[in-house]
Amino acid sequence: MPDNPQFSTRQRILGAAEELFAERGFAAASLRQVTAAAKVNLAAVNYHFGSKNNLIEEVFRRRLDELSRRRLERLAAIAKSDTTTLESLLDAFITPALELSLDREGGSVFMRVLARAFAEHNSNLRKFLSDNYGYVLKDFAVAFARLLPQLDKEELYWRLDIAVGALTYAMADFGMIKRRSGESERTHREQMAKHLIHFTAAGLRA
Amino acid sequence: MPDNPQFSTRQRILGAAEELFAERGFAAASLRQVTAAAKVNLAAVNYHFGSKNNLIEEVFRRRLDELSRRRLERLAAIAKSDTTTLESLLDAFITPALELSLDREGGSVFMRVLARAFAEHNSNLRKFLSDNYGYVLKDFAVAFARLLPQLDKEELYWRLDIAVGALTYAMADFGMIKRRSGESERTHREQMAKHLIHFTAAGLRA
DNA sequence: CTAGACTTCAAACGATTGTTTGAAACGGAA
DNA sequence: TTCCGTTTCAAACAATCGTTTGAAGTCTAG
Repeated sequence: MPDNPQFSTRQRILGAAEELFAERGFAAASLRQVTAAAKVNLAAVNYHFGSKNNLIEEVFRRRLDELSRRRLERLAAIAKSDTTTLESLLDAFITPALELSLDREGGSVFMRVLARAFAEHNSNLRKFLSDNYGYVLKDFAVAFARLLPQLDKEELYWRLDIAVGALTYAMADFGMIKRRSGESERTHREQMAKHLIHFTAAGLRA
Repeated sequence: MPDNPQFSTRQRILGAAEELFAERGFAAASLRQVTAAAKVNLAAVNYHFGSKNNLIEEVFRRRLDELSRRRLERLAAIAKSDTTTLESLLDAFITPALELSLDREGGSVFMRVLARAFAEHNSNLRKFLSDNYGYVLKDFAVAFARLLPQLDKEELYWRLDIAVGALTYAMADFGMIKRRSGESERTHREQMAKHLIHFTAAGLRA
């Protein structure tokens, strides 16, 4: 896809950068590798994005704007109901990421890029993510708090922190479980999401 | 510590490399930065370790040899008993890592380096870790299987995979929870281990 | 004291990094 | 067609990368 001439230079660069960032990390993926994969001139990155750092942020923005919107959309749809369960809340958080990872146009690697952002201690990147998308986690935390009134604030935050870790790690496919040969990518990821919700709900409730 | 002249050149390089790998990643931490932090000549790395890749592997070997030994030691101590609980198994896995992270001599950053190894898709590094330390996870998996007979093999692997993810993420301190101002590093990490065991045990049992 | 192995050092190697430049090519409006 | 803003291009910038070299320094065994 990143080298498909029917897409614009901007889009091809974003696609190639996303794949190489997932594969090699932000520092190790060079602009020459990115532009070569995108079949685009080296200078195009600085022309369209200004710098490598801006390109990195734009790779996040392209996916996270819609991902956050869909998550909050689902959250709003269930939060008003008084029959909301922990599982439905976790589903509202996970399913949009699952759909993104099943997107044909390269969404499958973005979750790996996102997980790298946690591994990077890069404070600029963390601040960028927190400033622009931190409110999503905040809104979910409020909804979780309503469903877990027996937990005091500190206890709740510990558990949500651990839950986010499990989700991040699993959605990035860092684990050891490989997709079985007869199994499609879709059913593999759906299985993972199912186990993830079951496991995390139990951990939050315990 | 890494620049303390009472330690050997080898040890100072390993200490400085560990810190910089945790902070910036394997690719972004240059040998010039490492040797400068260790107050050692640039050529000392290639003299003592041969190459940057060998240095990376040696950073892991220095910590993982003893960490694996301690984990299996605790596993052996409880596995024979027939009153073994999920919590005690998780404790056997987590406590040695906790002790390492509280080590005065820089062990606290190693867990971050270890988590980076998961984020890196580097197949050489993953193979090195799997070949040399994979048996530890295998032994623990057998012990978990005995305690969770109601789970079939596939179900068990999914849950262990998710559990390892939660442990890796939390021990690397990737989460958003910051140590409270009045709290020591030790009690903060002990709190984290306690919550981690509680959460994960519930997820495995659910 | 000397011989010889071990360790450290400054300097340089070619390769690669992100970024900048100015000209060439492009494409719709007048 | 002529014009002009937008985009692409090859080439070069200084800086930094991992690695190698050969000499200088250090230390212990004989």
